[in-house]
Amino acid sequence: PMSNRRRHTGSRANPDPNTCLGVFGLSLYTTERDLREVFSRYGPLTGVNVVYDQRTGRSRGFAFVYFERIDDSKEAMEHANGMELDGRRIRVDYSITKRAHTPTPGIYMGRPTQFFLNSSGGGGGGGAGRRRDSYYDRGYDRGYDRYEEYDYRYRRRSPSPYYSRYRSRSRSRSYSPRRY
DNA sequence: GTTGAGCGTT
Repeated sequence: PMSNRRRHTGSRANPDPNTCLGVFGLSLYTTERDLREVFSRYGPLTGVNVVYDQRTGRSRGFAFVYFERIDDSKEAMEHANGMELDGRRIRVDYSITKRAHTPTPGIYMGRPTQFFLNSSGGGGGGGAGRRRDSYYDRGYDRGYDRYEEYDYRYRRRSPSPYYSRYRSRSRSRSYSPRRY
C-alpha cells in the first residue's frame, strides 16, 4: 500500500546530495590533514573525520568530509571520486549517515514500559540491564534522521595517531587531481 | 607499511 511506502530520499546506492561526503578505500596512512588539503580545494570545510578502529587505533580506510556548502560538496564528489591518493584509488560519495553515533550512556533513558512496571522483582539492575540497553539503543539509533539539520561543528583537536611530522614527504603528497 | 569492497559510538 502507498501509505506504508517510505518517501524516496535516496539510498545506499544512490544517496541524496548533501554537505557530508563519505570517502572510501583510503590508504591506512592517509590522515585527516591530507584529506583537508585535498578537499578544501573545492570549498571551505567544516570538518574532516577519519574513522579509526577503536581497538587498534588504525584507520579503517574511510573518512567523512564536511563542506559548508552543498555546491562545493557536489564539485568535490564529482572531481575527487576515483582520484588517486597515497597510492589508493578512492571512492567519494554523499554520505548516508550525517555524523558519528553519539555514545550510548549505558542506562535506559526512556519511559518505563509495561514489562518493567509489572515486574515485581527487584526493580532495577542486574539481568534486566542488558535488555534495557538494547531496547534503548534501538530507539536511539532511529533518531539519526533528526540530525540532518544538526549544526555540526568540527572541534576535535586530538592528533591522529598516524600523523607525524616525520612522515616522508614523497608519500604524503602523491595525490593526482583529475582534469576535465 | 596485512591485499582491498568499507557509512561513523576515539
